[in-house]
Parts: sequence; C-alpha cells; structure tokens
Amino acid sequence: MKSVLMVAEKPSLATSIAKILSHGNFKSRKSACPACQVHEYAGRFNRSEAFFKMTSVCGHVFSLDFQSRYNNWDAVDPIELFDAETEKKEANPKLHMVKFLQQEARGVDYLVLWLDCDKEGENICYEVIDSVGSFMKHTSGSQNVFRAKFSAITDKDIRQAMETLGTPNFNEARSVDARQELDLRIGCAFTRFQTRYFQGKYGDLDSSIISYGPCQTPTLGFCVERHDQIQSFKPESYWLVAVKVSVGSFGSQTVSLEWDRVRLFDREAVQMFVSRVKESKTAKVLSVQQKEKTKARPIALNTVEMLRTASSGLGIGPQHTMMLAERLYVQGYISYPRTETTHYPENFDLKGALRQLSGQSSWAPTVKDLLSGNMQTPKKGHDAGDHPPITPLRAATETELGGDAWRLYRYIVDHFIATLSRDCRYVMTTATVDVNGELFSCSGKSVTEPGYTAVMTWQAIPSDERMPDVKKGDTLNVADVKLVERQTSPPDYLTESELITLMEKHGIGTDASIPVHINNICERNYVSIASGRRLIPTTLGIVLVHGYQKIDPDLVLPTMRSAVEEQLNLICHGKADFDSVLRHTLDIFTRKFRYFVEYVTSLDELFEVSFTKLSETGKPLSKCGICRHYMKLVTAKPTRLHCKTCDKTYRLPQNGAIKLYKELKCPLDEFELVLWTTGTRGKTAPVCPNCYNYPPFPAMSKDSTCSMCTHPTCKHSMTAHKVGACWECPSGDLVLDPTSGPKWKIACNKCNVLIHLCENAFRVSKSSTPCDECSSFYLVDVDFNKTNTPLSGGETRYQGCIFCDPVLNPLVQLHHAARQHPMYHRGRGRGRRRGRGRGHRGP
DNA sequence: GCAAGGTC
Repeated sequence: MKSVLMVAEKPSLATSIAKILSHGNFKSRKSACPACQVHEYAGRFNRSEAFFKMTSVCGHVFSLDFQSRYNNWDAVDPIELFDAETEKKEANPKLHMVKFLQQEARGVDYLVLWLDCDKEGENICYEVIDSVGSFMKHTSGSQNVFRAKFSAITDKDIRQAMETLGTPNFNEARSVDARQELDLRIGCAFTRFQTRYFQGKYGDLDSSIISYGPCQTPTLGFCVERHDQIQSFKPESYWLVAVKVSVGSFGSQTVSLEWDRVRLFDREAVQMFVSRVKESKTAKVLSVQQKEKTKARPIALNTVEMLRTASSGLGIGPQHTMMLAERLYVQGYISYPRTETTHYPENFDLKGALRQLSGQSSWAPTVKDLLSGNMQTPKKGHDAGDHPPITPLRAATETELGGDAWRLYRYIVDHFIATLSRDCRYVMTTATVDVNGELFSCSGKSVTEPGYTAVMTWQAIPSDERMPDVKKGDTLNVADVKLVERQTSPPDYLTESELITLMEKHGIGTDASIPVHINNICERNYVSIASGRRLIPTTLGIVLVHGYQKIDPDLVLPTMRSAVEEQLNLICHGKADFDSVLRHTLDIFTRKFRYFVEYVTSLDELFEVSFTKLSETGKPLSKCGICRHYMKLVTAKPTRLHCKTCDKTYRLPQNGAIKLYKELKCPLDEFELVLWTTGTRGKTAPVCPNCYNYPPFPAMSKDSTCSMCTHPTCKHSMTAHKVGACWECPSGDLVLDPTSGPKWKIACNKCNVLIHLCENAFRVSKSSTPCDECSSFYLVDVDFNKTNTPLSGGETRYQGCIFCDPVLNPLVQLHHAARQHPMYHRGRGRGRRRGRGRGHRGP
C-alpha cells in the first residue's frame, strides 16, 4: 500500500484537515516533535488504497542567520554584513523539527504540502521538501511532491484541494528567501553600526540596542511624525456666532444652534454678524428635515480589528492581547485568533455558535431573540483564504477566565453577536433656523432600532443627541447671542489603534508581526505608552527619526517597505530572478549604508544636544589597569565602565548590581575587580572588566566572570573555587562564592543552580583534596561557629564532601538562583526543573 | 546582542 505524508503549517490545521479528509475516522499519535501530532487514516490516493499521515510544522522550519564567525560585533565591520555568508539554522531547535519530519518521511511514497496559501507558506513548502526529500521512497520520473491549494478550512474547500493537487510555487518561495536575506543584512548592518557608534559616545541613551529595521523604523516614524505635528502646531484664533433659542412650551428648554458658516478667522467680520443677529429677538424655523439613517453592523472579526479594539476600548496592548487570545484559543473558548478573514465561510454554523452562548446569562436574551428568527445574514467581508473570522466557540464565565482574558472574550462574543444583529437605525432631524438673515441649524438623532448597538454598547447613539420638538414655520425666542473666541488645537499623540491602522494601510508588518514591531519600539525605549494607549516618542526615538530625515529620508519612510515588496513581486511573477533582484536591492542599500556612515555626524549633532557624553556620565568606581585612573560606572542600559583617559568602554554583566570588590586586582592586567550580583536570591561573582571583554585565555569565551576564569593560581578564579561539575547543565561548574558568608553559597557558573550550605559557618573554602567517593568533587574546609557547630565536643574545624559526607550533606540545600536582580525583575524568573543524574545523591 | 516572518 502506498503511503502519503501530508504537512500543514500548524498543529491545529493538521487536526482540522485530518478530520475532514478522514471523515472523522483517524488515529492520532505523538511524534519526535513535542508540539506536533501525527494523524493517521486509510484512504485513497492516485486511484489506489493509501495510508495517510497528516501532520504539521510550526511555522518556518528554518531561519536565516549569518555564519557564526560574523557574530562578533567588535571584530566584524557592519559593511561586511552586506555580503557575509549566511546559513539556514533550525528556527526552533527545541522542536527537533527536521529530525521529526525526516522520521515521518522515511520510506513514504508521496508528500502533500498543506501549508498556508501565501508566500510564506510557499517558502515553508520548500523548507519541508529540503528536509525530507532524500528520505522519501524514490520513484524516478513520476511526481511525488504535491501542493494542496485551499482558500478556507471547510469540507468543500479541503476536499476539492485534495482532488486538484498542484505543485508548489518556486518563485513565490524564492521571493521570501530574498526578503529574509534583505531584512537580515540591512537590519543587522544598520543596527550594529548605530549601536556601536552611539553607545560608545553617550552614557544616558538607556537602551542596550539601537536597532534599525525596515518595519520597526517606519513604525517609529509614524509616532514621531505625529509628535512633530504637535510640536510645530501654531494655534490660530477663530470666532463664531453662538446662538441659543428657547423651545418647548413656555420656552422651557434652551437649545444651542450651529452657525452655517461654522467659524471665521476674522474677528471683525464675526462681530458684524453678531450685531446683525442681535437685532432680532426671534428666530424662524425655515425647514425641518428628517432622514432615516443606519449605522451598519460590523463585519466579522479578524486579528487586526481585534487588536485595535482591545487597545482603544479595553486598554490592552497588542502583544498582551495576542497572548490572551492564544490562551482562549488553546482552551477552546474562541476560534483561531490569527486571521485576516472578515467573512464567515458559506457553511459556517452561525446558529450553532449562537446556541453555545444561550446558556450564558448575560447574552441569553439577545441570543434567544436572534435564534427565534431575527438573526441577520452577516455582512459580506473579505475572505483572505486563511482561517475563519474570530468567533466564540463555547460559553464562559468571568470566574472561569478572570481579568483581561474575560474582557477580551466578552468583546469577541459581543462582536460576534453584533455581526448577526440588525443594523442600528435612527432618524436624523435637522432644523434650519433663520435669525435676521443668518442661517443656523440644529440637529438630533433619535434611535428607532438599536440593533447591534444593544450588544456593542460603546457604539450606541447617545440619548443626548435627541432633537427638540420644532416644526416648520415656528417662531422661537432668541435667548442668547454671543461672540465666541476659540483656538485651533493640535492633534493628540497617536493612539496605538491609529498606529495599527497606519501600519496595515502601508503594508508594514502582518497581522502576526504588528504587535511585535510595536513592542520592539517600546522595548528599545523609542516610545512610551501613555494613558489611553497613546504612543509618545522618547528623545531617543525623536532624535533617531530626525537624523534619518536629515541624512536619508528613505530610511524611515513607510514607502520603503512597499518599494522592496515591489521588487520581490518581480520574483513571484517570474519577471526577474532571485539573484538580480537581490543584487539590485542590496546594491541600493549598501550605498545607502555607506552614505549613512559617512554622514552619521549630522545625526550625531542631534544626539549631542540631547544626550550626555560618556566621559561626563557615571560615578567613579574602579581603577583602569592601563592608566591607573578611576573608571566611571555608567548605570544606564547597558551597564558599562568607561575610562576617560584611555577613552575606552568596558561592557559589564547586565541585570545586576555592580560594586567595587575590596580594591582587589586581576593579576593579569592590574584592573581592579568589580563584584556583580543578582541579589540575595541570586548569584554573585567577581568580574575583571578587561578579561570580561577580552578573554585572556583562548579557551575562555567572551563575557566570562572570574568564576569562569581558568587562571591556574589567581585566588579569585574558577580554579580556586570550583567544587565540581554542575549536575543540571552539561557544561557548567559549581563554584564556591567566597563573598557569600555567612550565608554560604555555591553557584553554577552557567545555569541557575544555587547551593546553600553551612549557614553561619565562620569560614568555608575549597580544599585541594578530591573526594574519594565522588572523584570529580573536591572536599570543602569548614570552620564552624563555636556557638552552633554540629561537631561533637565543640570542635569547629571540619573537612568533607558536600555530597556524600554525613556531617556536611544535611547542611546543604539546592536552590535555583533568581535570574535577574530583583530591581530588574519582571514576571516569573525562578526555578524550572529539579536536578537529575548525580543530583539524586546530592543535596 | 542585530531583522522580519512563521507559530508553541
């Protein structure tokens, strides 16, 4: 029997497609990939019996990167990145995706690719083919790789795709390869250059990376553009005639009228109109017009609209929204939350979806009403061919979901119900009023049928917009006439929801990546989020954008992305080949890069006025081993030491506190050591600023603290304090922290294993004697405190192995270090898994 | 350490 391997883009889709094609008759099993299941069933393929294995990848299998020798920022000139060799690395090594695909493809006759039908999906097709091609059974001549093309996850579409299999589109896949390569080279070259340039000059940038990217930079550009509009706004005075008239019986109600000329920027002219209007004590109603109007119910919900409303209506940011939506999806409350589609598939069971909600008290009456025959046909939206719109799948309660998840869920339900409700209908009444020849009007809305606004209450027409009761020919008393002076006001800062709209409009990012780009510009300290989720650019963000505008405005223009896309489309349509497009575009950007480097001083001029020179920031801390002068500790991100005399900067470990280490010196370079600590629950290690940046021994990697140093005799080195190998990570060593007493600690110099031992002992140190039992461990010398020694007869001196000695072992506890200093601590950071292997014998 | 794009 022939066998067929079928691969979808994500696990959820593999399940849906298997369900459809096997008529629900399939068996699922685990695989070598922790995220992917394999669904198996029997069926027919190529007019004969066949065994099907339906499974998936998790997005891209590979991601593009430079060969590792280009990863040293100090040794590689960023210009080299425009033609440095690249390689494809497994996108997520933890998933063992390649191994998994190869295992499943071994000996298989056919491969059917069910990846999403867009360019990225086409690219992933070839990632799968490249991974498994040589593992499949080879039948020369006949086609054994097929592409399924589908535009919706419906029975009809999926079956039809299976019957009309085609071939993957190589050109589209190549256009994505080109996009990846361009983004990588351009993004990294600019990012590395400007990071090194400005980080080496200023001490208060407060951002460890000054990134540049073809999506994130134009995104920042939008925020700064609005900031500039606000800054350059010159308020102008204008004037208008404000008239109030009395209506109703005995003039019980006063109503303000709108002037037909709205406003004028000439005070005297308006004064003239005021005088004319004041001459009359009455106003005459010339006409009363009534118009039936509708406010249309929304189209079905897609990702971007969900992000917009979550931000503007619920005050939840895009990144957080996607996290919540993901959770609601995994728990079965809502459908797949990443979709561009705003149109329900033809066979979508709208009533069934409504029925699920009928048990939920808050929606029950509305749902019942819709189910009793009032349900409307949803408005036609756009079918992007990816996933159905976002809909609720089952009822939930606030206690079940809690907090923000509940508020998001409630919105998704409200929106879903709204798409099936009637439009909101209202009557708009406009009265035209004449006061001594000048025309005014007043209008009001009166709701005749709230329709969908009964659930989407925030869109309801407010009751105060109702119209006073007047008729044509009525004469009204003028109650008040005033000359009003006002000023034009600047726009407000961009809201996140407006930004999302701008990004979508200019094709910057995708529904899945828009939250990432916005998050990026926040994390890089380019913008901050103010109340109402408005984005206010920081000085750093403003200076960067203004600098690009001075040097090469293209770099920040939203059109840059679309210009590149146009080039890429040439590859898709076979009008240009991969190499020529890549060469052409890289050529342009290489020149832009060189020009930027040459004229970076015009950007620097802006930095100079906004930021403090490195030499003028920081507090003196430790002495430089070269010039013996004090170096200054710069605490703004990234933490570093700066020597003013040598004009050199030394990076230090991040996420911790740095202090002087008793003025002790490194024997190799005479630099004064500093002590790096991640807090009382974390680790502490001495650091030589020079060795940390320039490893003294070939086997030592960059960013090594003294607890990783292999110096044979230095009393601060790993050699001096290493007790044994870590039992949780493969390459770490357990090193005694000589500064930790009286709460003595041994910490792994790679992972977060932390051992507490012999609390309150007077002294703990490593001996040079290995343990007989566990040969790779050294015995420890302990000098107990007289008052609480565990030794008999008040003895205080003891030597033993912390793992097997009956006296010491009970005084040893395994912990996991907090990975960050509490000051920088955000979210969870403690303990993952417990020990294994030797740990069973250990503490 | 860097981009943007998939998704877990």
